[in-house]
Amino acid sequence: MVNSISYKTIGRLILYWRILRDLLAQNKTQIHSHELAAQAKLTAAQVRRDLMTLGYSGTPARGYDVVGLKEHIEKFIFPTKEQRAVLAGVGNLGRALLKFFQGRRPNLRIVASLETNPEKFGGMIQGCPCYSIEEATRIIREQEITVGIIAVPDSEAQYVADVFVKAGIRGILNFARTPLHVPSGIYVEDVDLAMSLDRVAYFARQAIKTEKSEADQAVIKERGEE
Amino acid sequence: MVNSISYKTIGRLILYWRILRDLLAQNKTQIHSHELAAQAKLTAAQVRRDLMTLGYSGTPARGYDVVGLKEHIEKFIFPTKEQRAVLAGVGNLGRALLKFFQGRRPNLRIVASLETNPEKFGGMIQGCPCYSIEEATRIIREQEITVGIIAVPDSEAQYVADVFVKAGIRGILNFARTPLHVPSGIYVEDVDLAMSLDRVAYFARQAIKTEKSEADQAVIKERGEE
DNA sequence: GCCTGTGAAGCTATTCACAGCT
DNA sequence: AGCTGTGAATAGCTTCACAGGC
Repeated sequence: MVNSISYKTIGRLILYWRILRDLLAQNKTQIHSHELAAQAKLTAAQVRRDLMTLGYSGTPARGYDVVGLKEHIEKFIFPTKEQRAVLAGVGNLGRALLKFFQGRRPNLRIVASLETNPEKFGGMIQGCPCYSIEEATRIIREQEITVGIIAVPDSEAQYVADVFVKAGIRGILNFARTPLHVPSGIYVEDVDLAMSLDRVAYFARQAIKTEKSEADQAVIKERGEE
Repeated sequence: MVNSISYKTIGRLILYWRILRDLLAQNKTQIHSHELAAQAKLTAAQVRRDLMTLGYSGTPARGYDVVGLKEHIEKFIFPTKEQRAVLAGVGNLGRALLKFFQGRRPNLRIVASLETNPEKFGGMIQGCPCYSIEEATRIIREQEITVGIIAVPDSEAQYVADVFVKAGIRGILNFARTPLHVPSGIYVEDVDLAMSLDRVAYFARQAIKTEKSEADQAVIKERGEE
């Protein structure tokens, strides 16, 4: 079908999917691009362009079919067979992630967590078994895990990434503030919380300045997305 | 000085700053664009362009002065006087954030947290006092808080945002998966953890497909950034 | 009349490539 | 020789604007 969809488009498709899921719960069956756009806080043109990229068509009279579009998006962006993830680091952040994700996607599940703290080995956290990092390679291979989440202290992040890559992981969600070194072909998405806060603080100050300097209708909004 | 720096550039400047801070700890006093680029995983041209945007100059012979550049960046991106933040929602994620941020920036501090759970009121979490959400407006006004962090359940996010905006907050870091409705002029940065994981899963599958289809030298890497 | 699908235009961001410096 | 600073070129993304359909 479509060969490659960009990072940004994927993000928006996930957003559309959520909106469609909620619309479906309200028994809405048809939707126009401008309605979807309003809910997603985007422009109608953007929505139509994304759906075009996806290869899904609506009709001028009735817009898009909610069920059909939702399924079409699912086929594209969600795994068709079970895809497994592993979490390294079960501190506050790691636990928050487990709580957040578990059971949310039918075909995407965090099946194991890893720790260096022996007190945590063997336990279950949010329904997810906790192992020693030493066992990482075996677990990843045995369970054919393709996604790794790094929520360990910065100093250990590169080590964990190396283990992950060697064991066969193809995508990494990295919460450490270390630019990871991985071979090309491995996808890395960094979520840098400290940077986000610094940035919000920066733009909050700009907003104040702009306001003071004049009634400039500064449309300060949101990330570029990023 | 410079009028407006983009979202992406701000992110990179924060990254440069961290690298410079670490270099300084190693007593390095000069650095070339390609060295900074290597550490930040960017191109040398990108680094030079960013520093040009910033208005900082190096010399062809010796590159950039580590101390001077670090201070120059600080003047731009960090608050000159204390800037305060408030956190709504002290679940696992909220606690992770507090642990993460507290004491990391001299002029940026989370001075209060808010909860709806009465058991948590009055307590201190990571050195940060916890209040009822009812007191939000008073606290934000009294302490002149300009940054708000939303780490509450999705269903409460818009309510919290409204309270924040009315009380005078200018920038919001939003962890809820709800596109927030705020007046223009208020900066919102969304951190959507579920979306990040879905996206990593997607690109991990692509990486596998690409590899299987042929030895295409796919350079799958990192976010655009959002 | 209001919608979708889409070529073309417009923007923004990144990279190239080279003049000028030391 | 190897670097910086930067105009120009390129790539990537979003919006415009309108033909065609109901």
